[in-house]
Amino acid sequence: MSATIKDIAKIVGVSPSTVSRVINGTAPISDEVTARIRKAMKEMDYHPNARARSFATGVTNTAGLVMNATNEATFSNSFFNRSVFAIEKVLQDHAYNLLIANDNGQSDSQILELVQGKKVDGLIIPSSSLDDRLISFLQNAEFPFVVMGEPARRAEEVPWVDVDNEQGAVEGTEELLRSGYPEAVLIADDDETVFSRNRLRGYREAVQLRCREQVVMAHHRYEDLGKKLVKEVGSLQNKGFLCASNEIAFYTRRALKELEIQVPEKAGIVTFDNYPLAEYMDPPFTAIDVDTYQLGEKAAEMLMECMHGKKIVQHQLIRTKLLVRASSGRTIRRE
Amino acid sequence: MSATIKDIAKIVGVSPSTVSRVINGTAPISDEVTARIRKAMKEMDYHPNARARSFATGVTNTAGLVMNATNEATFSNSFFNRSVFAIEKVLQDHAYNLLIANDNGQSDSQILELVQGKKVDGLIIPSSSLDDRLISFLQNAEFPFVVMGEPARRAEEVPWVDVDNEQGAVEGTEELLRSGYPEAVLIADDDETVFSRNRLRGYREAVQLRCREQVVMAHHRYEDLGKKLVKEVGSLQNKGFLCASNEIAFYTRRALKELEIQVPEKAGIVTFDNYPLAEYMDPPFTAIDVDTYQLGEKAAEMLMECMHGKKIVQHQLIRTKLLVRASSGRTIRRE
DNA sequence: TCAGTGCGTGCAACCGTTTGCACAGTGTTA
DNA sequence: TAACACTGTGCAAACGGTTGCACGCACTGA
Repeated sequence: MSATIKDIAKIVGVSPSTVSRVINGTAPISDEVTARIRKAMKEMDYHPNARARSFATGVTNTAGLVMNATNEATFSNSFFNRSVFAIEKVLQDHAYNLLIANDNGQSDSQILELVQGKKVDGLIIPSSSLDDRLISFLQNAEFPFVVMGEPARRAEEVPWVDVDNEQGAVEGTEELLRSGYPEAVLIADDDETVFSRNRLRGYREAVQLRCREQVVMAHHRYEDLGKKLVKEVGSLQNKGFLCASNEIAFYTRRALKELEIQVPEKAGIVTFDNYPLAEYMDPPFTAIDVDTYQLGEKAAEMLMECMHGKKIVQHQLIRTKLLVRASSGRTIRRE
Repeated sequence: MSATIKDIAKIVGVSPSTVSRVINGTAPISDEVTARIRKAMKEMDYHPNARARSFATGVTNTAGLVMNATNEATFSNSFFNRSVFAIEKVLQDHAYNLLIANDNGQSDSQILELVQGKKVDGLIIPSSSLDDRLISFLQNAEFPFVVMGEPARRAEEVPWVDVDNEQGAVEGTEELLRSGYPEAVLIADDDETVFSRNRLRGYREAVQLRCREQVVMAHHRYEDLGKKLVKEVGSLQNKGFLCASNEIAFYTRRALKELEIQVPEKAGIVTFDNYPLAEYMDPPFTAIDVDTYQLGEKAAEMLMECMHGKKIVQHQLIRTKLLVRASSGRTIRRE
């Protein structure tokens, strides 16, 4: 068995409470006693028992991150990766641990269990795992939580961080227009999500008055995207394509190749997200990159505030960053 | 305050221990009493307090996964992603939670703290975070742990799971030779890791007697990889290149393009790992894919066994899967 | 009929730490 | 010099479960 606070107390000849106070600095203890306790702790290789401590204090110093298993995208892109890393970092800086929970889609049983069982002090929840019931439950329990991604409903009521998809779309579109393509076309999957809506909004905003608005919905069916494009927008020449995903960008690029329309000379491509190999495509894709590290960081920082009693419901947008590569033409024309 | 076991006991008119036994099924309780307790629990919205429980039982029902922050590769590829998902799934099936710890490189302080503070009952550790001190510590404390990736040292002593890099290299090389390229060349970063060594071994094994052995070390400097290749292997025509990473594969492909050597007609490429866009390269890369889901799954299952007292030190290799695409030629020549 | 066995339940200790309250001693201030 | 504040420490309760032991009762087999 490992040493307990009582063992230390006995050795040093003080009461357990004194040892506790030395450990936590919760009361002034004479230097002499402090030193003796410290020494004994070292000698006996004492380490506070986190289990007992959370039991006594009523907090676990652990925050939960729910990940959305059903959402395959969570894994395929690096979103989760770097966010997790950032969250862990922030929590660690505050002496908190990170617990991963899974929203299995069935019900929020695991999430609820964590909260009700008091295994975590706070929660970071992807907006896709959020429903009215969960919001109500958490609000009712006054349980600290932060949402990643702008929620579809009741967004004003809850704290969240999200990528500034609107700004990203604006910048992407402007990059295309600025590069000299007379028209910009948005190609997206019509999945009713808030971020899709925001991207659409950004595109519209940027395109306003400068060229007509053309939106093609891919509906996750990419194989015949080329045909669909031709059918809906006519000639693909002299168009700039704002693609909602790397995959869409790739299929768009392939369609252009088949039509022998050169990129970036005759058509441009800007894509959302920046997969590892996006810069190695031919030509390399100009990408609207999301700093997922920052996203996680902000979420965690916000949660820390919530857990420390601040009640302000705030919202934060992370700016995207346009990585200009060859596919949008500007770098070429510059020469 | 939420209801406690004592509240339930009082309401029903039994002792707290009876309630506890109903919850845990640790002793036979009459159907009638059980029913009344169940009802009361429901009515009072009782949920066992995990903090109190772990304090009493001495276990947390939580396992830790240490991630290696310093290792950027952990994030760029999907390794971490799917593994985490799998681990969480297995743990959840056993009513365990997953806690993420970070090996910040400085010292294993956080890891040690988790173990010494008894915040977790077991640990999954990437081999890159493993050193002799940590092994000794864990073994000494008889603390359950499983290593992800074959450890560089003392591999026989500890339980681990790893990708069968050797088998992957064999299959990749054979694919190239079978496809008709007279010679297979391995291009790798010389980073002294176990997995590099295993890949090299696999390559050698496959090449044996069939063609001469040619290994080019890129040393993480890819820009002049083309020149280096020409210098070290001479003509790049009629060669099959086994690339240790997607990035190497990309630069190899570029070098071939500049030399106007057609892929797959005049040279072939097989790459380790399968980044999201690997299949969209031109031509699509034949890849040695790793089932990281399975990797995590096995690790978690192994850990569960360890935590349940089994002491067998075992090692498991996950088979890689060759995804044949155009870059290795076979699909082309088939027509 | 009696010892033995199993079922159903309660008692009370225990897990390791924190913390409100009390109190003695030592300054400090008016 | 009395009243007060502050420092340094101990006592004991509390946090919410779990569990070994004991016990009463009903049944079984000899």
